[in-house]
Amino acid sequence: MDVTEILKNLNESQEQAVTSDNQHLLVLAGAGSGKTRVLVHRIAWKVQVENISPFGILAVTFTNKAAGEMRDRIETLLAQSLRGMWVGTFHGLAHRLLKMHWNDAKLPENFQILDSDDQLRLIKRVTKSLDLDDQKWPPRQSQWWINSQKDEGLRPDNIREDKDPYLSVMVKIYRSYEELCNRLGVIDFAELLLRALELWKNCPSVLAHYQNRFKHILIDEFQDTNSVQYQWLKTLSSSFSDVTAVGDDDQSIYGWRGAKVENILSFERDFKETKVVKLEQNYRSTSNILNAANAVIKRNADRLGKNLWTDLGEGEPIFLYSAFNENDEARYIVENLKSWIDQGNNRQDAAVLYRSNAQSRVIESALLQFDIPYRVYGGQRFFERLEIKNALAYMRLILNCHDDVAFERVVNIPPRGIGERTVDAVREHARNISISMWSAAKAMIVDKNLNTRSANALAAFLNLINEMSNTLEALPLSELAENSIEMSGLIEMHRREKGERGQSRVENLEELVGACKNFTPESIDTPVLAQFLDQVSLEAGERQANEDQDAVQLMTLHSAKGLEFPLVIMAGMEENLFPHKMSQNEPGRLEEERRLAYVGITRAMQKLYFTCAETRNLYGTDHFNPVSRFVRDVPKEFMKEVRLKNTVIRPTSFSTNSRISDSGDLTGFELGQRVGHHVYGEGVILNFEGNGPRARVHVSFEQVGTKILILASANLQSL
DNA sequence: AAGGCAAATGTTTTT
DNA sequence: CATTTGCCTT
Repeated sequence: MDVTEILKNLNESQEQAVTSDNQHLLVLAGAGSGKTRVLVHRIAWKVQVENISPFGILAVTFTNKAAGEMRDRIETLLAQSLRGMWVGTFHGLAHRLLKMHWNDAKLPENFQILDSDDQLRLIKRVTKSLDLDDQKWPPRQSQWWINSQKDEGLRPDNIREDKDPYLSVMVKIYRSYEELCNRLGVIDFAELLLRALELWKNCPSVLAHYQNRFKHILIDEFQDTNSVQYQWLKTLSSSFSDVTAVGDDDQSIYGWRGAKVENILSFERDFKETKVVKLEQNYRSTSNILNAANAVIKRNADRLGKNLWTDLGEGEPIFLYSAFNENDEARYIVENLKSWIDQGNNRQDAAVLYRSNAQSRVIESALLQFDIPYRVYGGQRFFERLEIKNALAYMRLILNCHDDVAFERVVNIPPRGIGERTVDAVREHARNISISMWSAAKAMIVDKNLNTRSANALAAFLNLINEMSNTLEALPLSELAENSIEMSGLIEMHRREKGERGQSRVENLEELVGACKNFTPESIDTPVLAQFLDQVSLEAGERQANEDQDAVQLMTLHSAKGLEFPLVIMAGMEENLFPHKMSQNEPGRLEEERRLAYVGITRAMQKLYFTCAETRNLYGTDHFNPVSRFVRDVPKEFMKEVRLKNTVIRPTSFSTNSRISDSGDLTGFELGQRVGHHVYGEGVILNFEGNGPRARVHVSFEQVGTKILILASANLQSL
């Protein structure tokens, strides 16, 4: 056997991890230390050197994308196909299990997956049916609470209400929601995991089968596992299986959604004979960037402790620009992106990272103005869009007209005269005699217990679905989709919608047809339509399809995890924004914000910018936030503060309807002029605002930064 | 039942 | 500021 290829270009600790023959292995991999590489090579090592069949290997990742990449990389390395090896996300694997053992899991054979949107819809209904005021019991909050319980593995019966009125209402909602899901034959994402765990706990024979099969288990991003996932792992692994867990406690940023960093600590305790390997050499960033990252993360108390180092050299300092407002910040960002591109670099090698999605808007308009192509990641995903979900609901009804969730969604879309009252009546009837809404509607029309208008409208809908089923079911997937959006009237509805919005919805529907064309079914014994709908609910898909165009990347710090870019700009480095003000009061959450900063900084390979705005208009009001503590934690020696040059007039806004007034003419001062102030010292005039006695002036002072002063009372001296 | 206007309401996100 | 929700009218 040829091991040289597998061990080539691995450093000492990487090689240790790849070849370790301890039963269990915990790899603590710092940012950019080659963690995926180790995982890929370890699997290759097991297959090629230890002669383990891919059939006995289970690899778990956090995103579908990561799963695909891992399989590709191993197959390339080994130059062989790995059919039989299970690679996927926890949710994907759980789904696969439940599909195979639906009967043991007490599920209907064709159970559907609810996305969080559908889930919220059902919880709203539950809240209403329990006669609870949805102002006092916001469905969003109930949804969050229920999911947290499920992430902890808790059913309503496991929760001790202890006369706590809040808890007892929550448990009541949880219980009714569970009943509703069971009745509809649907399960949400958290349920997927919990059911899969319970399947194993309740069916020893099923568990034994998988314990026997998967004797080699590997898990990526271990710091992001929640309680149920950890229990799942513990249940699956038996005394004769080996487990490899890879993670970085400093990059745990999903605590707010149930992830437990402590799982890393528990691992050594629960899995005996664990070898721990630390990967501390970083191959990604210059030492200035890495030192900055280390300085920031050092201030966290609960760390396993790692010391990342690099031999890539010092590189450039980190640039800090304190902008006057968010428009000036955007302008500075775009100028620097432009010069990066003008120097011959790829646009896609530059990324702008921010704490919250709302920040992208200003940066986007600046990029548009300067004609720089960009791509925004995150936000709403393709298969979660309203128009797409409607189209999918029609396709679901073609496959199975008893799908109540789909039925309710589109029964009156486009509007066809079936209002809330009619739907209520149908739902009530369906519930009373335990049949689907489809059957209930049919029965009610025949029995004539509806007014003529509603009955006719409802009959028209039933006929439409029948006709669609008859004419479309046998067609290839893409034609089925194309005809569905046509026959249902969805595309016509959006064509008539005025404005850009309608147009983009039409385009999205057309893109759905394209997505259907590209879909490759996995098995031959399930209908292609069913496979497509299942896949779509498990991976919502990317926002835009034009992946190939070279574009600057915009995303939140969260979605940047796992990625790297030669140039990174971290925007909005201000207190209250980052760390977010919601996290300021709890030490635990503040530590998570700090880890988020660490993740952001360690994305950068060569060049890193911090930008902040002294005035930020958010939701229509001005905020004056001090610079983020994470910036202040970086020692000055690694940073270079960019100051305004007094010879250059900085426009404070890039937009055409700029409010730079000409009041300067009347005041004896002009933009860019050097002035002196008795308290703040010397500075440069950036902008005038307003007229008359209320006229204000924005001055960037060398010592204290930008201040907004009332011109009449500031008593500025021209210099 | 549907469309229009005022009021409310804004972290992070994968599955 | 911008978008979504809810109430009100036709």
